[in-house]
Amino acid sequence: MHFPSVKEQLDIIVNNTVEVLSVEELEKKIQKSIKTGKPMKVKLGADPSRPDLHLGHSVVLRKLREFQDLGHEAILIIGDFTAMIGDPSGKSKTRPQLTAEEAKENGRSYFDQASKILDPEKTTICYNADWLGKMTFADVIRLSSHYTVARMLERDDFEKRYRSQAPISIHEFLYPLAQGMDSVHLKNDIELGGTDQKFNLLVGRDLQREYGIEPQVCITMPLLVGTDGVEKMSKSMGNAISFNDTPEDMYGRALSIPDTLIETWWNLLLPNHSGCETPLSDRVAADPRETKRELAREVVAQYYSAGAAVKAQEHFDRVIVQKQAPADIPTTEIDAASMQIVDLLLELGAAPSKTEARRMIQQGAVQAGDTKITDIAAVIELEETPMILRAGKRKFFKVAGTKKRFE
RNA sequence: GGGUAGGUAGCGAAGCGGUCAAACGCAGCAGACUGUAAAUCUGUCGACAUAUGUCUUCGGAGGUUCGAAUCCUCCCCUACCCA
Repeated sequence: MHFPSVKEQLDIIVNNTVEVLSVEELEKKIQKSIKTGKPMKVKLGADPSRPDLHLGHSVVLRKLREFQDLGHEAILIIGDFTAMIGDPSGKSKTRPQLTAEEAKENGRSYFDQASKILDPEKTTICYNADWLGKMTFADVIRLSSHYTVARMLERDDFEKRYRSQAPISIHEFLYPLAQGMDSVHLKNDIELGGTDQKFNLLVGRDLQREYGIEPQVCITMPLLVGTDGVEKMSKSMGNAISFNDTPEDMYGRALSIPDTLIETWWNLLLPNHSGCETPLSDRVAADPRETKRELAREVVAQYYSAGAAVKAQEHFDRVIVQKQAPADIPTTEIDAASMQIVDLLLELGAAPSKTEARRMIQQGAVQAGDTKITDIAAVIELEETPMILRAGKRKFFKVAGTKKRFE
């Protein structure tokens, strides 16, 4: 195995990180791997309970990919065991406990999604139930003896919750230890995580040392701020862009970020543009709109293709900016000569209930062809030629009577 | 084991015998505006029907009452405090 030089590797690895503990150790590990020809083992933990990856996850996955490209070994740990215990991250209510099968399946799905960024051929997946599940209670007790309550309470969210008299379950204390055991088991050289993982990563480092293993280098990546420009990106905050979002969705949501976020997003979400003529900050200052449009296109292109990105932009310009119907709407055929508008909206899935459908009509959101519908009792004639039905700004439908009725 | 505070619509949180389908905030939906699906403003926000109507909701089960989310009994659950 041939590796790039230490300097080259360091530059790439350190870029965009928040913290590397420590750079000196990292350098030594790189030197060693060059000398021995053995790749470094880089660990990234994955939460298997919610296999819906979004751009926030991509920041750290992208870093892992960089390691792969440098010739190192990427290990994805699916925390199926830890997931079976419950939720570590605090205040949210206890999640339904996963069965082993569900965890496996979620892990699979996580891997599939992560493969949009990682090189699947070069990624090792592990399930931590394989080793954590074998530990006896005595093992667990021995493990717990390595840590004290005071040290656990140093963790930011534990401390906050403790002070504000919010509950902390004992098993949550066990969580960082369990995650740390993964590092002991794998003997990995590096562990990656978001800044919120710092505590857990350090526990892994400490435990490795306790168990006589060369401690891992901890690398933390920034948490991506979501589309609202305030909170970190997360599904529950509704400020996320998922890998699985449609190109149109991705484009539109990316375009809605505040201008102040353009640069950060650009750096964290897109591959390094080498030899960029104008500095990004200048471009943002000069033309924020166009720069953001380009960012949005590039993001879509990452997960789909350049072609899809262009189409998404066209769709956006047409539907959102010019408020016109999109180019291609699938036609729904209905087997009736006419239908009450309320029933039709329900049938099409434009409204979740009749009350809601009426509300939309009363608020002037519904338009059939070129006519705005204002009467909640209106009856729509279903012709052979499809008619465009609009419910709100972005929901468009094409309806027609069933073909055979006109034969 | 003892004490205290609670369990209300998707979430948070008022209400504490009728005027409660239930204040308010967030999310959602719609409209206006905008370079933007952001921000802001306005409206809406259980379901069914639409003329002032009906039905199902306030942890669970009973009970008091013409009438309960609101009072009583028992039960379940949650949190914190003291041991």
